Amino acid sequence: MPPLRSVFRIATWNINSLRLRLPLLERLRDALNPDVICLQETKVPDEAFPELAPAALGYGHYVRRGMKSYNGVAIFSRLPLTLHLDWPEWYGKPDCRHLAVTVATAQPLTVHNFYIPAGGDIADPELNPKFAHKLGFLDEVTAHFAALAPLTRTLVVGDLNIAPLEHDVWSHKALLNVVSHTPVEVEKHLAWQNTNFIDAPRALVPHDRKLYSWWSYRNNDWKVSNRGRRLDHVWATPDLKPVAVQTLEEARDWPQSSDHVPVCVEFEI
DNA sequence: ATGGTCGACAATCGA
Repeated sequence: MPPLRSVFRIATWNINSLRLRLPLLERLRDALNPDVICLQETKVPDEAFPELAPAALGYGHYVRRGMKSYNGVAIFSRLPLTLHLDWPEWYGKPDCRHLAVTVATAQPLTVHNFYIPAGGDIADPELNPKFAHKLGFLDEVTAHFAALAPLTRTLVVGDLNIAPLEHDVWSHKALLNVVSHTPVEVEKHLAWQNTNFIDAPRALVPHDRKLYSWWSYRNNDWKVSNRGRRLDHVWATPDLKPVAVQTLEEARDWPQSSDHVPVCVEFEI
């Protein structure tokens, strides 16, 4: 008898205001049919969270962690979730940038949903405290994951705000000193990834093919200029096999779209 | 080289 395999689909999306874009989650569900949806930049404090929305979409289980105006993460799931309470406040800030859960698949999975600090405009931690925050956050997370390595049956997803590979940006040369693609960020990003994770979309899409998940609002026509970056990621430990990836580019043209589009990966677990 | 547009929330701040 071959081993029993089941399929699990996970989507990550920086929704840039959950309350404003709640109707778009229905489109996401219909287009991608994920078992779990990880959201970033929900921008809703917990006391104002739309508590009925996840079940109305078909996701009977959820966790959320939000604050006023900024940041905020949430996980919607068709399967029961157990929230992990043993993770620190990264960089000493109660910033609502991380949730970790166990998903009650036949063999349980761990899912981490991260919203990494964007890092401001100046790629110098001495001059720019936001960049120092980003680098420090990455160092702390990496040390934590390294201490637990090698993890198994674990996914790390979210808006990591770094485009690590040459073809994760529209111009490697033009963006070398632009926050999100600088060598120091890429090095830290890969050091974290190398604590035992596979970059799942890139396991399925050749490295010389452009792959983006974000297009700035500041371009007249995102599709024509196509100055994208791959900031949104799905990592998996090697015991979870990615079999399909979908970047929902059409979502960038949805009414009142986010500047990020959903990324969905199907795994054999 | 610069400025361009969003969202939250009520003047800017963060992206």
